[in-house]
Amino acid sequence: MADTQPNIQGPPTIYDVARAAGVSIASVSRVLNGHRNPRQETRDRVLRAVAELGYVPDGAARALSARLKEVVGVVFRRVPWVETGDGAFPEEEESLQFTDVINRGIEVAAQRGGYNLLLGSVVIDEHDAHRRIMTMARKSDGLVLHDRVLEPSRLAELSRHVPVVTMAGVATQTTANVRSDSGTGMTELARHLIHDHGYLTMAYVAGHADSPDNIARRLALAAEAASSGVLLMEGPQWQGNYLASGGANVVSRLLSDGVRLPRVIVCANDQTALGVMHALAQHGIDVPGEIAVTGFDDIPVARHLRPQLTTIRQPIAELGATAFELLRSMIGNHEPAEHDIVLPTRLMRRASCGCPPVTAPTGQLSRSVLLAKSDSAAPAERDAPADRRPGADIAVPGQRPAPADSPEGAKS
Amino acid sequence: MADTQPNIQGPPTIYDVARAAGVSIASVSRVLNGHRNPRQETRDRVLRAVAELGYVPDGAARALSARLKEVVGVVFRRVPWVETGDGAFPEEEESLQFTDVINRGIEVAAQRGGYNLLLGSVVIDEHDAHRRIMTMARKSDGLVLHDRVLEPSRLAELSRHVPVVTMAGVATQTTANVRSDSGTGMTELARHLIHDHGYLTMAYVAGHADSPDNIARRLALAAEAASSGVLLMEGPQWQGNYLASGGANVVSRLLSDGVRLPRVIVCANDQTALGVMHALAQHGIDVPGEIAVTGFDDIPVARHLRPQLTTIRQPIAELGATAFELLRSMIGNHEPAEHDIVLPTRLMRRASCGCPPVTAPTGQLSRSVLLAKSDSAAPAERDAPADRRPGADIAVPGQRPAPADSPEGAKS
DNA sequence: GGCCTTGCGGTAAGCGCTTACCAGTGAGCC
DNA sequence: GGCTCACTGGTAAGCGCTTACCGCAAGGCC
Repeated sequence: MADTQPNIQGPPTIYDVARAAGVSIASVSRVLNGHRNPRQETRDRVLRAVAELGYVPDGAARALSARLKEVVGVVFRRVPWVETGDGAFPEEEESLQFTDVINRGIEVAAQRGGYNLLLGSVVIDEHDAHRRIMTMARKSDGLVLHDRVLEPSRLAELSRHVPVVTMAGVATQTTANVRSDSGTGMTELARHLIHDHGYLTMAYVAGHADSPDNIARRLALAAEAASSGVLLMEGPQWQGNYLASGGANVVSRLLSDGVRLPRVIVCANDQTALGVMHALAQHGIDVPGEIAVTGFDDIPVARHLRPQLTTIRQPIAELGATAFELLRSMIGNHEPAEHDIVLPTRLMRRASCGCPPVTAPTGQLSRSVLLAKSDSAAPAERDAPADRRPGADIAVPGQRPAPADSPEGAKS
Repeated sequence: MADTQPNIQGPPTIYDVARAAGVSIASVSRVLNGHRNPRQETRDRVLRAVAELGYVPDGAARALSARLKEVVGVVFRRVPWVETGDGAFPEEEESLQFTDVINRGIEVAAQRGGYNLLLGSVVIDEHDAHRRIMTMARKSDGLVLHDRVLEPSRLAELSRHVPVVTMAGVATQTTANVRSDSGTGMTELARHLIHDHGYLTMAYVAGHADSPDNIARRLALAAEAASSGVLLMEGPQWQGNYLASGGANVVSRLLSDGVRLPRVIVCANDQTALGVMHALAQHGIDVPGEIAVTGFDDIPVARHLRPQLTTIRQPIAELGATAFELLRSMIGNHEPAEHDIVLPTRLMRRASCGCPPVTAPTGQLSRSVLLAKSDSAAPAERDAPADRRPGADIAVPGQRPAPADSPEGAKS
């Protein structure tokens, strides 16, 4: 209003607003934060000045004073960027999807609570990861840590100062944890493969050996296999790393070593399955006709693969959202609402295990809809004779639908 | 040391360190920030105390005092979460990958510069998106805005107060922009399709109509088509939305309307292509045998699709990293180093356009490696006769390799 | 009508840092 | 030996908020 003199450059401060409204900064603060119920007129003047100046309080000052930043830190692990010769950022590519969906889950929940996300990544063997994580901790009110970003001793130390929630880890005295029910999910999948499909040989492409999820999945699968007399191939040659490249390497290596592959390859997660299917396709091996493949997680692309990936759905985004809520409950440094939250999983039967693929509702269409046919004149693109090249999309369609004697597998 | 008395609970402050080291807080600060070259002994005492207490300065206090938060805000757009009956978070799923890879690019670059990322999303038609964005702005030193998160007038206002870099947008007086060279990329792709493959009919599944990238891509494609006398199908029925579901919908609708499809479907981005391929597969139409499909972006999964997706690679992560550097150059509120940075693109010929698929280096393998064969006893899983079901992985292998007369298309 | 309550606004004290400014100390110089 | 200067450490003033505390005014009560 009258003598509005915003400081030169930079966003207006609470002093600018107070001056413009002709009140004290305390009143401005009270109106804005809804404290002490200011008189209507005061409120109006402040609000008008705020609108005029486009005032938004500075986060740092607010945080310092209120001892609350309204920011939660999220730390995940990434593979290092290899700088190739041509200066580009090449094959990072992996471990996307799962982590990112979780993060989005956190973000949405955080947003609802008026929080923002402070995102940071840590590289595999970064020596001072803990320093950077600590810095993030001091920029936020609490931390959500993805799997294996910090060694246990550091974690313990960190969590003495800051609320910490881990994802897919183990709860400790001072940290809470959110995970999904890997064991039950894997049991359900195993029963489906063994009882519904009747597969007799399988293998498990493992994730990181020390990941609790990996362990739970491996054990559940092994238990079912053992109790049904099914052969489960194991050993270091089946060790993956949760990444597509890991899955692909396992298969390629095995094939070039001349190892006989099992009828089903059960993967520790979808990324791995993606790599496995990729490698199998490159060697001309049909999925699921010759080898069935399954994943775990149900990341968004799983249903877009060909064949669509049979997998265990984790409520990924919900995991993230839950982690946020849990963290929030700890933020006053109160005790966490709960120490170990386990979310349910669900078997998603799709085509890669040998179940019949889903058909479009419109059903079989007349081929005449294809304008393509009128292209026959084009010289370079007529069908060549169907030579069976490895790496091509070779289909052996017609897996018989699985008997439905055990509709959703079984509950453990 | 001697009388270390950290305040009860909560991380130690600079006062705790000063007391423990027997120096003033100024000295602590100077040692930690490398100012004024303190005496060796002072340095030692401070460093020892810091190590002992595990002191890390509070971000808010630091930011307030130094007028630098060392945080950059990143705002992207997401589709709203639909809360389904069973309380889960269902099909968000889309627009992942591209955005997330960019964000990781930003994050890595930011990390190098000692910054962290403040992440926030905005929902399609959120009425007060600008308020939330403003809040983020006040928690950071500058903002990177993804495509279409803020209407132009709001953007202009925002950027008067805060450094802003847009991604794949348009540079303005007060904002800088980073994008990739969509036009050249699309031209290269179009020439490949037209000259190398000889396709005569095509269609463009568009992205958001007002996206500069979409416009550039459409125009480049149209120009090439026109100059070669190739039919380019256009119109509202080909309007997608950069999402897989959009691409799938376009195809499904067209098919159920009985529209004849062109020989090639060029998609505005990979997500769209993914949806298009999905829908085509569901209708039993072979890609690329009957219809070729191409994308744009080269998101990580593109090479894992079957067939592998021919697309234009954008240096996605680098886009993000560049955006960060640009933003950083603006942070003192200086002028941006540049106003509109354009990064090069590159045609990735893979199988979905009709080029021969890449073969595994190991080549053809003996089928005997398949333990699977020993499973023949299993009752429920023998090959059924190859009935041609829609939705199955139907392969019409053996597209003849494209003539190599124009190795990488052409440069524009 | 005086006194106590109640309501509301202003003043000022931090929050935990950085840094300008000042004071003390020792070295170098004439 | 006294002076200047360079160097180092301490003191204190903010940075932009929130909020405890105080003072004033008006209303209610006996």
